[in-house]
Amino acid sequence: METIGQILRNKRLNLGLLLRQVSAYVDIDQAILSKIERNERKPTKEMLEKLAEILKLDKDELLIQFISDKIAYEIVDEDCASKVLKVAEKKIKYLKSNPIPKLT
Amino acid sequence: METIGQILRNKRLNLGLLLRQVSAYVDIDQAILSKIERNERKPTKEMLEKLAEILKLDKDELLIQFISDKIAYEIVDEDCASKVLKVAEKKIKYLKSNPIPKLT
DNA sequence: ACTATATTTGACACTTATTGTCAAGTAATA
DNA sequence: TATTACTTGACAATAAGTGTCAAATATAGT
Repeated sequence: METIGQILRNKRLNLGLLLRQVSAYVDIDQAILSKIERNERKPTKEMLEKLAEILKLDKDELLIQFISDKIAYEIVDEDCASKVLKVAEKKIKYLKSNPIPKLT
Repeated sequence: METIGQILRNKRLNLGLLLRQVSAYVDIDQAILSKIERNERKPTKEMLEKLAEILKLDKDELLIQFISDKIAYEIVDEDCASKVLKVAEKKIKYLKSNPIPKLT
């Protein structure tokens, strides 16, 4: 089970690429990429797309890993975490088939 | 399928309580409570606990509704939403049984 | 319509988070 | 020691979230 950062770093190293090279392609400071790979910062969706391109990763799969990472860390400390996910799933199904009430 | 705001408003009305009364008990401006009930603002956990008390709602259940609401709205627009939840569940199980890598 | 009460709305100042940039730092290697 | 790769932390700029308040709007009773 890898974090998004681990996935990115492992793939980058396997391809023999440098932080400098990847960050240039993604058009961000290499300090930011370094932090992303160590899970100190979260990439934006735009960054993820570019990263998927240069690292030859599946874009959708990467996005899924990213969002699920975020959610996992968000609720891992709740002892009702798995119940939360079940309810969330129901709510999503409901929202997808109904007009969406606004939530800020 | 109710949002957290709908749950709170319905229960308040059923109990015949006014915004003013509930917000006083929770110790927040009634404007905030009004917005919470219409899903314009999110309550804090402290607010939720107080709300559960005065509205005679189950505290844990309310928390579950709250967090799942948040997650549902967070990913409802992703077309990979249900896959995300599945992966998130696996990650949580993993995180709960392992030392937790840091993520900001 | 008038009054009183309940709720909603928006502007505002304030705090807190998140962001990108940069320079100086460490680490490893030749 | 010189070079390259990476990390760290401080900084300013921006965005996001928060509580407060007063004015606007609704709702109901007389």
